[in-house]
Amino acid sequence: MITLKQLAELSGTSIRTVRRVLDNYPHVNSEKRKLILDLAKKYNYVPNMAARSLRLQKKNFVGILFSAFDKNASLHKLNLLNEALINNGFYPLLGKIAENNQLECEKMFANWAGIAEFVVVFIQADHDFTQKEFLSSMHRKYPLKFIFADCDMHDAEYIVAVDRAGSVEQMVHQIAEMGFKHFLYCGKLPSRKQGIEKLMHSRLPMQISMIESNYEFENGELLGDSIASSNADVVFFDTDRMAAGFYSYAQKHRIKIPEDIAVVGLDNEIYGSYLNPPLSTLSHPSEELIQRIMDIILKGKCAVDPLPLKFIVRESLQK
Amino acid sequence: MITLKQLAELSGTSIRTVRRVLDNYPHVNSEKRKLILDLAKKYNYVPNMAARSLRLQKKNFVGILFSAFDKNASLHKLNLLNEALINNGFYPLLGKIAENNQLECEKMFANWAGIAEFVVVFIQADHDFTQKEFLSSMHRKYPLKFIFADCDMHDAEYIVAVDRAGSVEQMVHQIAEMGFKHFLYCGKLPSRKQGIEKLMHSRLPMQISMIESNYEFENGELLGDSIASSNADVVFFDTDRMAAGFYSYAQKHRIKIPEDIAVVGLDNEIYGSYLNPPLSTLSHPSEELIQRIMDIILKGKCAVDPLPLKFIVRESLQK
DNA sequence: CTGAAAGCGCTAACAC
DNA sequence: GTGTTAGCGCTTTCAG
Repeated sequence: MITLKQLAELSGTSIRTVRRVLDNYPHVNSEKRKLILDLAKKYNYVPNMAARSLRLQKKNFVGILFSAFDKNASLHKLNLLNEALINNGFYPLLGKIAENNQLECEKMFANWAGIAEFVVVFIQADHDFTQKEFLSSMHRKYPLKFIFADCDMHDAEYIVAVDRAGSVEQMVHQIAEMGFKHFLYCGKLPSRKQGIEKLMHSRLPMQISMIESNYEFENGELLGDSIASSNADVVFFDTDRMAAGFYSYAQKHRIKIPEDIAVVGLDNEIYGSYLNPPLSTLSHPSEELIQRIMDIILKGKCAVDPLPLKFIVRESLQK
Repeated sequence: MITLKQLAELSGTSIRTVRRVLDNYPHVNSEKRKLILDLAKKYNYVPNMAARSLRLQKKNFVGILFSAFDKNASLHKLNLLNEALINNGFYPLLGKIAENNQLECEKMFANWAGIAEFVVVFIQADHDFTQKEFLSSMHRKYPLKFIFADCDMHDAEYIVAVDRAGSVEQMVHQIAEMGFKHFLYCGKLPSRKQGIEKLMHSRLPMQISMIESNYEFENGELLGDSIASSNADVVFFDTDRMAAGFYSYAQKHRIKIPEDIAVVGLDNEIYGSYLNPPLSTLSHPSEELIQRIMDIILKGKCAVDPLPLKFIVRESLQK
């Protein structure tokens, strides 16, 4: 690690001159310029980030908090955000939310303060309410701007919302138009359920039923009998992995998808397209989400209308 | 953002005293102590990371480079590493490998130099040879220590190796012991292939065949006919997603797994356990890998023996 | 064209 | 017990 000062000494000039050269300013004796450039290259001068940000009072880092790292969609968002940040000269700093240790979190935020201005929070809607409140309070305590991405928050300054309920509602309309007669919803997540409930008493030319259930793989499998005996011709699950569970049941019990019953999931997990037939799903608007996050970070502006999910129709949904 | 100096002024003492209090040192007038603590709390003093690391010449950051972010296993490793780093007082800094832009990479490394000592590189074995060479050269150019995790590198200082070939060989032995008679390998990745090739001329009581192929989902599906007519009673694929492709073929053609043919994949992707029957697989030794990385970072020591994959036998592999 | 120097916020050695 | 100060490496202002 060579410093500017050393470079100045080696070249027999001063720091000021070295800087002019490295900054590609004009008005430098060309011999000195060459000498300095050679030396910089030889000793591979790299500016010290810590000193630079101290001097410039600049916050180049962006914190990233994830709670559910296990889903394909989370990974995709992380990838996109990472790339966008780096392309714009920021350094993505990964954090973690310590489940039962708020002190640890606070320590992390304390350390981030001073180098980061923004913290992007990806916490699944429907989960972690206490953590969201905690984070919300951190916003007041530390000089950090929290951007809540798809978190179902209402009282924070920077929010990028995703309208799951509205998108689910929209999807049901589309399915009704396709000619299905009996729509079954399996799950319990409010973000989905609310969309269905809005339709329960509408005069859609399609019957709507619900089965309350958890949303894991096993639940989709366990619910098989109930679904089969429901007479529904299309079933929608809270998650793709729950839908995958039903696929497993269907295969064992020789239920044909979509002939006997059409299936739709949510999350657009990679394996959905590996299933037979490929699973239809509601996909996260990851690109748009990241775009909005970057708008906040770069321009401080924040669109208010929530983003819709994208309805991806594959072979599992055909009439 | 309040500073130590301001805190000293506000409390009518000096920096030195403020520090003693904040560091919980004894020998401070208890009235002053209380006053300072109150002020620190009121103005929410947090030390400035940039200043601290400049002063201490300390490198708290650890860079992380991923090339294949799309796999479940990568995500798991990232999660584990992230947690381990944070628990040990480091800040995980995400980077990206710009495909065709080494200049961009260099800029990133230049910026990392000064705040990071280590860079953990997760690049899939069998891929990205040019990038690996490039990274290897970066090691000499920038004052960064690259830890190559599961990268099939040989000439770097810090390597955490995973022995795919040996693990595949071992697995074939186990399968032979289970009583299978004809083992078929589908794929082309050298890390797997080499393990099989070692066995081709051994006197295992099991026939071994190979079909050269790419390792994506589609390939597993397209290879269905060849596999079905091969008379093999067990088939091993380069990747789980390729195995999933064969599952899709098998379902369409009423081939029963494992009765007609047993199946094994590699990667332990989450959806493997969602398949029907659950897919047997060779799993990445993620925990051990991260453990070794942390050993290098914390103690500078690096175990030399490569880590084996873990053979996970599920219902897709039964005699 | 080029040098000297202030100061970002922190730590730690040194003084009293 | 407590105050003063040097200096980490950088950027930038001010003089010449």
